[in-house]
Amino acid sequence: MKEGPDISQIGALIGDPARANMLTALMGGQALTATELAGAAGITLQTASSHLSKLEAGALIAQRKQGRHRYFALADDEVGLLLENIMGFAANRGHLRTRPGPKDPALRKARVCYNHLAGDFGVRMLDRLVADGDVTLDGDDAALTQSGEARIAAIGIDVPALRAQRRPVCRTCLDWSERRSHLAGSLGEALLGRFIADGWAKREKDSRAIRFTAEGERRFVALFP
Amino acid sequence: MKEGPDISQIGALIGDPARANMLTALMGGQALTATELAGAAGITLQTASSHLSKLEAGALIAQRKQGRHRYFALADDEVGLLLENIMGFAANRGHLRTRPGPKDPALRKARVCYNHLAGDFGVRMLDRLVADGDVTLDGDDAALTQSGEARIAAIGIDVPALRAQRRPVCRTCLDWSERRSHLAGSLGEALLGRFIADGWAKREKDSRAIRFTAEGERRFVALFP
DNA sequence: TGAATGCTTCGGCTAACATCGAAGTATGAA
DNA sequence: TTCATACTTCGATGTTAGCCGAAGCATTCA
Repeated sequence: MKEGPDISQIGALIGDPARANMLTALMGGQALTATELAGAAGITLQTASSHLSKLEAGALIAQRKQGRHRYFALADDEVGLLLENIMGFAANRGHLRTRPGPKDPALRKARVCYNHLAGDFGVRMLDRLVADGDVTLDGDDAALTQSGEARIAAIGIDVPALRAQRRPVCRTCLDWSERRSHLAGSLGEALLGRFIADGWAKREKDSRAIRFTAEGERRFVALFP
Repeated sequence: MKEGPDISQIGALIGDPARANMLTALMGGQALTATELAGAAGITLQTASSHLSKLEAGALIAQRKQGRHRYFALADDEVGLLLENIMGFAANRGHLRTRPGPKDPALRKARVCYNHLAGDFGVRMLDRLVADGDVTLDGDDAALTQSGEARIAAIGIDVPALRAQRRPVCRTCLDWSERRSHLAGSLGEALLGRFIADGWAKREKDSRAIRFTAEGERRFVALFP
């Protein structure tokens, strides 16, 4: 027995409620301070500090010192994908939180998934790109076609610059609310950044929800009908 | 905060080493008895019984009574996909077991992933099917084309019977050793069953490894060059 | 019916760990 | 320099939960 990689370490890291809450908070994509994360998890600063060092030792999160603050964020895209995946599984099993809360519909419509767009809007965007032959899928990998590159460039995104990064440009990420894939990778991040920079959408405070303005939603739907 | 599904319960279930070992053993796809699982995890029967009831309460496994035995198996395909996914993540992070063990190369070449073929052989099979236009990918879903249906039928698999089941016929599953997708779903299960039934390959005892006979490997490569 | 096998339940022990108060370190501001 | 803020480390506490021995069911076989 004892074959393959050891999953129990990762399970144990995610298995503590306080740590799970911190990770969920970090799925918002913003780097947060230890104090903020302690608040999110409902624990004191000392306890949070202990948890954070464990998560860091497990390479699930990374910290960046900046002045007297220390900002914590998910270590990389892979962690976000994994967490979204587990959330999808948990949602199917009915392992939902006791009360769905009023924000739930908004989360299902559009939310940030670590650094890219998820929810109904995210899924529909990828569907449209694939249907139009702008993105091709290959398992969990994805690729931008020539026509796709033109389309993305027209939105105002510097595709060559994305390609120059070491990260994959396109990836798929399983959406827990839609149970279908949406677009991740540096392109997914760039697109969400564009929508927000252009004022089409705004992030809700203390939430993963993304609220599109009426005008922004109109434009988004025009782009990805 | 406290948004979305609760991942900590699932993390906690997987987070205990004894339970993780049992789940890994069940990834072999065979239903095992409590005694066998206790052996796999290196614990006594009583302790195993306690763990098993927790896993069952969490809907990760299901049991089937048969005479005086109780057979435990993963609850469904979804669980297998999730575990393989976490294994892939763990492998990337270097959360490997202390010693890779001698079986590791065999596992990377061909192994059973709950009920379908994984490893180099599994990945190459799906690659070939996609390249030939027999399977189309759409995120984590996949579909068999007309030409694909003919090809599969020629191998001796009753595709309409697969379609009649409620389960998805094609799914992709992320391979932890190859970091690419292989074919899951009822078709993936049927294909592996065919290979074994035709004597092309045999399951190794007490392992997830699959050993192809020389003749079987020749035929497999001829089918999926 | 009695014996054997397979598994669960109970009870108590132990180790691990999450938690927080208090003290310590580091950075920045006054 | 002094104070304040941000965070970590230490120490003590309490709860949890894994673990196993022993006893209790349930099923099968003789």
